[in-house]
Amino acid sequence: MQPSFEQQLINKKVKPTAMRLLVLEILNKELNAISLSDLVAKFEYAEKSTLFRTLKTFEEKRLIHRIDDGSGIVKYALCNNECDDIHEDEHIHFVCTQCKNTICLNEVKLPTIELPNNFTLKNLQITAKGICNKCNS
Amino acid sequence: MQPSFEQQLINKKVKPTAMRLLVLEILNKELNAISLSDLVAKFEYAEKSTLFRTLKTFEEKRLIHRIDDGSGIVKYALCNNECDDIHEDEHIHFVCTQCKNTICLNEVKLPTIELPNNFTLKNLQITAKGICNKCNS
DNA sequence: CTTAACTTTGCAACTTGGTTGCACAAAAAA
DNA sequence: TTTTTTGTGCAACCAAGTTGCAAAGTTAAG
Ligand SMILES: [Mn+2]
Ligand SMILES: [Mn+2]
Ligand SMILES: [Zn+2]
Ligand SMILES: [Zn+2]
Repeated sequence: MQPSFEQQLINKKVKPTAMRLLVLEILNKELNAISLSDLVAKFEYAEKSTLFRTLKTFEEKRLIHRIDDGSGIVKYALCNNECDDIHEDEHIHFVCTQCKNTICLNEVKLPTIELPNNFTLKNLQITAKGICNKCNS
Repeated sequence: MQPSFEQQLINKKVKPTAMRLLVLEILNKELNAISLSDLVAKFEYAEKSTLFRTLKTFEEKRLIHRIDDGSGIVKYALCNNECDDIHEDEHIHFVCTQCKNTICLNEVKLPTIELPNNFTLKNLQITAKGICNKCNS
């Protein structure tokens, strides 16, 4: 059984305010990665800056991770639970060119890349573009 | 022997104006990918919008390719010549976390990625972060 | 050569995403 | 309760990217 939203926040040492609970609820419902503006749009009346800071806090406290899918707009998605220690977000993101959704592909293994001499790799950021499973069916 | 800048433009069906020649010259000198603001900074007195449109034209006419290296700022680099037909920019980009340069790694092979069922891949965008050869030596 | 048509440039203005300062409200600590 | 810390609302700001429009420059037609 899933911990309550409140418990999720407390676990990550984030004070569970009303605002934060609402945002966490949205992020839990959401299948795809969402941007700040996406988030703002989900409220009838919302303060962009408050939501911005909420996302920032969530990221710092490792509830969510930040995704740059090449669209120029940063998106966020819930971390999978293993994220506690590493918080590396070592997985591929898929951008559907049709429905425009950005999806975390947690299952797909990251490839190994051979860099030229004297280049040291810290991390890989991979975005796959194409048609998603929903649009394909 | 390299074709002149003027010839490079004519080959790609771009009218060789003074402005465009200057920009192409800069891009040819430049080893790393540069942003619009980088480009603006290379002129003592320059119109952002003109340079913007120059880059746009160059991209459309396939003299340069656009790079999203995850910094949130789009950068541009000369296409290698094979680009004529495909213009896919199928290579990895490397971002040095120290000198902040973005480098096209034309040599490195793109890996093959296995996507989940019903996902169709159109293209992969890979950014490797770490320390570049210069900073490492 | 002269005029008309089209292209490029300069300049100002605007949009959007992201970010900050500040004052007030709310909560926690003393 | 008073003090201190934390969160929120609001306005303002910044940078990147983009556009409308008119002037300047080029090319094509008469
Ligand atoms: Mn992800
Ligand atoms: Mn490149
Ligand atoms: Zn889709
Ligand atoms: Zn470097």
